[in-house]
Amino acid sequence: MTAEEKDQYFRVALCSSLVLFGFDGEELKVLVYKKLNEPFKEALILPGKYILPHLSNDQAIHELLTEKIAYDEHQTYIEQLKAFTKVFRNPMGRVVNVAYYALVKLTPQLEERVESQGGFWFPYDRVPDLAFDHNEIIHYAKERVKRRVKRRPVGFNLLPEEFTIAQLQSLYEKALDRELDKRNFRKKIFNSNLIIETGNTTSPKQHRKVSKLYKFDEEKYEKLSLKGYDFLF
Amino acid sequence: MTAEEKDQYFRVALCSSLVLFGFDGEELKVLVYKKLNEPFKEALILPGKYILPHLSNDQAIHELLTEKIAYDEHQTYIEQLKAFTKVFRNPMGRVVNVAYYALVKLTPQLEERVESQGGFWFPYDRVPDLAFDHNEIIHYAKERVKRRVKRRPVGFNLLPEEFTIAQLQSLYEKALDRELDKRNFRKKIFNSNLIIETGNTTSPKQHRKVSKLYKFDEEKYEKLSLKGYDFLF
DNA sequence: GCAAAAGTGTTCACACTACACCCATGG
DNA sequence: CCATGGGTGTAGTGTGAACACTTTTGC
Repeated sequence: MTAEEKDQYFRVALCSSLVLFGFDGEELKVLVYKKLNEPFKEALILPGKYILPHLSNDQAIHELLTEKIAYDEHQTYIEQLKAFTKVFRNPMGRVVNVAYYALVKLTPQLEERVESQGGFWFPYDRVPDLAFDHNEIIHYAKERVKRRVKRRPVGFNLLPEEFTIAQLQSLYEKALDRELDKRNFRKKIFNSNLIIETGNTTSPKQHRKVSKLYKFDEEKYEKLSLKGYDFLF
Repeated sequence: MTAEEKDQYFRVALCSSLVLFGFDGEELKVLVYKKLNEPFKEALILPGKYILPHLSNDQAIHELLTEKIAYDEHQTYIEQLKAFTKVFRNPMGRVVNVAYYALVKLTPQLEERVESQGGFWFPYDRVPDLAFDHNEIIHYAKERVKRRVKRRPVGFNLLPEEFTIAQLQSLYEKALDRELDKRNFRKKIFNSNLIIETGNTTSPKQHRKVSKLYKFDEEKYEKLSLKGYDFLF
């Protein structure tokens, strides 16, 4: 490639958007922001960043998560979705968006903090119109999460340390977008041997009846993972 | 974004590589070329193209397939794999590779034509060392194909119009990288109702015994597809 | 005492696995 | 006549789906 040709090719910009899914124990939500400047000022968009040529996309997503939610690397599941490459995605020029999604546990504190910084949490199944092709990106992310949730217990990234079976079931129902039978669900979960009783229970204030709290058996999961284990859902 | 900032960002180049899988009725193969110029002159690489900012990646892949194999759009399965974005992938500068894979039927004519143009077909499980991160891309493509083959009958894109059950089984065995039981395989395939007897048979010259030829029932598949059908393998 | 959520078993249908022999044909 | 590959059935096991009642406790 000649210097002249090089000049013609190296004129693309890179950005990464993040579809951040949070679960608060009841609802699965997606984070969006309002755009502060042109183009599409005031429109809702996914959190994202333009990326300088010498910086990595992974690093950009890491920075985004740090800025937006002060995240815990070890408790956050991050994965590249795919590249969105349409020529006219962005009015400024050719911008390729390498989109990611991440899964986090949503505490009331986190939820409020993000909102006080201008973020909005929308329910998974009722995301409004966004600028650029960001609705398409979310759609794609939802499909990916559905598939992941079926095969890997990524759901555990979305739940608090200790959780009830009802919360776990609720998460699966939201993610897979269908209702599940309570008894069948418990059978499947317990048969997997991936969760262990903590001995704790919810306080009776939350609901009429107390319920047992469980946690994820990470050690067992690591072992199974190595063998190419599928969680099967 | 100011004009000055814009200048800093719009300095990335785009390219697309293609992992082309071909099946000749017995072997599943991957297409690679020898690089004709620096950097990495003489090294083996995946077919690919640098992409001018006003051109689309899909178009680039389409052109690649046209140049390399004069392909039939309707018989070729193409899908984006993911973006490979490491900062130092390419010594010329920041080049983001949006990789694709495609599945084609391999006829002896096609195989030869491609080889006469400098292409090399390597068996799926014995691809040599390639330049850049292309081995990583192939690895990723193989994993993707395994998953796709289990869920969608993409295998039919790899077979001739009319094929024997033995060919179909051989394809699945190669793609999934494990042996399958003949009787169980037939049961599953026939139960799916997605293949129909053509009434034709192989000629007795090919093997000791003639075998029936089948084709894929595309109409039935279209209908099932709409309902979010899974091929289950 | 009643509303709300937790917890608990059984039955049936279907799909997956493992497994072995006969048939047609070309050489 | 034998080597090669095509073609066929059954029994056992496991998983998924459907389905209803009892218990606890706050109000």
